[in-house]
Amino acid sequence: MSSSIPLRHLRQLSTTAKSSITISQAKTKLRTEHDPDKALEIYTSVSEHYSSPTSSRYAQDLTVRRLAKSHRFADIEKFIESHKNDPKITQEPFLCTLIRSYGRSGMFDHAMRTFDQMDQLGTPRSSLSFNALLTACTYSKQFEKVPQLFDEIPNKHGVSPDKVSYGILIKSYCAADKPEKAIETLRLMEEKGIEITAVTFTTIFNALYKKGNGEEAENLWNEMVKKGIEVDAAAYNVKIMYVHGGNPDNVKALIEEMANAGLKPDTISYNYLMSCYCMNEMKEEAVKVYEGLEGNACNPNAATFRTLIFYLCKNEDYDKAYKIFKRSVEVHKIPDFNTMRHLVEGLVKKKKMKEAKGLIRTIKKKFPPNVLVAWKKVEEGLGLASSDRNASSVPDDEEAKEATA
DNA sequence: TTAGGGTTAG
Repeated sequence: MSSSIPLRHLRQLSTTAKSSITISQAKTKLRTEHDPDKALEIYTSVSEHYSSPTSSRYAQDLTVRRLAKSHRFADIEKFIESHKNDPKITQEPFLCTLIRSYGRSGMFDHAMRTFDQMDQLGTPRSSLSFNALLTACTYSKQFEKVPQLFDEIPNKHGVSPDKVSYGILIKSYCAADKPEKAIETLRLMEEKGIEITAVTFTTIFNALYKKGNGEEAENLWNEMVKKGIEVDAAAYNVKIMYVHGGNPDNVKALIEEMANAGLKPDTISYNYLMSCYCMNEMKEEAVKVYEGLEGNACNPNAATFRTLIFYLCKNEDYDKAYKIFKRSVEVHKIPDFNTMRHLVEGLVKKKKMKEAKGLIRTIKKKFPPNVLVAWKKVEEGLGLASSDRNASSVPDDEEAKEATA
């Protein structure tokens, strides 16, 4: 019977068994894997089963970020360059991800070189790769170079800037704290008849609000509405962001305005409302927002849990905080180190030892090893340190800060 | 499906 299975099939099976993780499993693993070597391993175990471009790009991006965090630039280069041997390199979107990855690592020179290599690689150029190059430039925080590229590249390579190219240019001006140049660019787009979307406007609102120029931001908002541009949740969230430090009624009013305009407030909108209640010592209302998320077709994100648990701890409502913490574990969104420290210290203070120990057990499973060194100190301070010896190095506060899951 | 908002600092 078994002889009916051809050998090559068996071989295939064994190969699959060795690298049998799906792209979505890889994504989940990569999110919590901070060791760059292991991240690389996860990535390669799946890259053969290239499925959706979006997923692959995301996995590649995470891998590069892990390497970049460890300053392993030679490895990043090796990793990205190896993709140039892939037959898909002649597809512009594939090459664009490489350009952006270099940008993310702060390796703009390599991004530029990859863009220049396109003729040699046989990849056609359009505004897509031009935009990838501009993005790499902003990722590398070389904002002043974006206008320069904007002047040089289109003529040199026969690509024409589109609404996205202009969007990146505007973003660069905003990032360089020059909103007036951003508005100038907006006017240029009008002259040239390039579509201006809510995205473009939102970039500028944000910059204006940040500069304390709320009035001009409001004027621009009205201009956008008058133009009949479809406003979306992200645009509203910028507005909400700049009022959420004050009276919760203002946030509520904006959320209502969104709903009336046929827009669905999202998790970010509700997070602002919840934070605003927290800051105004309105605990019940804050919890109500959290509990109402699902009914509003929203899922709590890491920030939701972090903010709410922190404020509940501040109010010494450790029972509620612990309950919500358990939910955050279920959905793999455990808050950061400091929030967890407040919670465990509070639980011990209230003699909730069972809960404190439960929390510690979970943390040990979920936090990356480098953070566990600092966590050990917390346990010791509480007299809860377990017997295993682990004081191998000095706790690093910077590492602890990055313990967000 | 490449540009925008949130990952506050408590």
